[in-house]
Amino acid sequence: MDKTNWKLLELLEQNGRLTYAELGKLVHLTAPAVAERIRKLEESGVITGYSAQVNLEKVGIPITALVECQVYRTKEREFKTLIMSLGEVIECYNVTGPYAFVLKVGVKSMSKLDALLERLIDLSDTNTMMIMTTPVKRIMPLNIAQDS
Amino acid sequence: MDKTNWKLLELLEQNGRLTYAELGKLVHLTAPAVAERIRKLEESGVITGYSAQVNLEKVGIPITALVECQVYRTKEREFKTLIMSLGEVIECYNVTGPYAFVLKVGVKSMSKLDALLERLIDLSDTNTMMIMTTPVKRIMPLNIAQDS
DNA sequence: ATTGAAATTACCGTTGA
DNA sequence: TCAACGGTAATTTCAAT
Repeated sequence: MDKTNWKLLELLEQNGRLTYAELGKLVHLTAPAVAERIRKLEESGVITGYSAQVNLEKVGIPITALVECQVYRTKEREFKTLIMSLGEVIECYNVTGPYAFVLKVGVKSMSKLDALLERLIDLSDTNTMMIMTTPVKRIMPLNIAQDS
Repeated sequence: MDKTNWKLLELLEQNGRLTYAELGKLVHLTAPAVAERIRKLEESGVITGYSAQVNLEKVGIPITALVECQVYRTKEREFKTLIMSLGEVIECYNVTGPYAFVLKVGVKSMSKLDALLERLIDLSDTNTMMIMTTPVKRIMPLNIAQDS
């Protein structure tokens, strides 16, 4: 992980479809050299994939929320199975503290959110926070390289 | 947003570097036809960008946490400015409820997390949940198209 | 369909441990 | 000396018109 690789990661975070030639210009290498570095980053698991970023509002998902779930002791396995089967769940974090799980969900309407919470409430106590804005969204911290 | 566009979005969510030719085979269209559809999706703001996915552990960020911040009434603007300047903040959500902001942060060490919380505590009361696992991570809900 | 650009492969040279 | 890395060139595939 030299300075060039950090730069490549930053560039690919910002635009995952940059060509090797374009990346090469930005890091002062030729296209094959860049391709080889990226191949190694992928092979070693540093880069796990690439994905398009989608505006949820524009695909009919105007409502997103964070749902904290205090799962009943005996229902943990069942809960995990459930949330992995729910398409509305965009992200799920298993965390420390009384709320063992925090979900980020996306829905078409408040009634859909209600229906979703109804399904969760059999297995957990929930606390829902509606997301109003997302001032920051990155894929990794900034300034990792130089940060001691 | 016909069925083909949904399929394209799903495919690009899974692999944002698929070529138009490859996408074309998967949706039974020619490459130029796919290119035109994707150009429109980008132009209309449905697709907002592309990015690489990075394994944070492998780049020296073994610790991630969710931090709920109950920001002091008079410090909201200052708080927002601060979190947007902090590289450790990967995601920030402005939400309803007493905890006005929920952050996802990534750090190299517990002492770094401590230092980060020290900076936040001047402007807010915080509650920190360490992320242990991430059972689900997507960019949009599943089954949007057929979902009523 | 055609043209230019990009990806991919193979091969060679340089460097530094 | 040899292993790692980058450059060059040729071929194939892709993008764009």
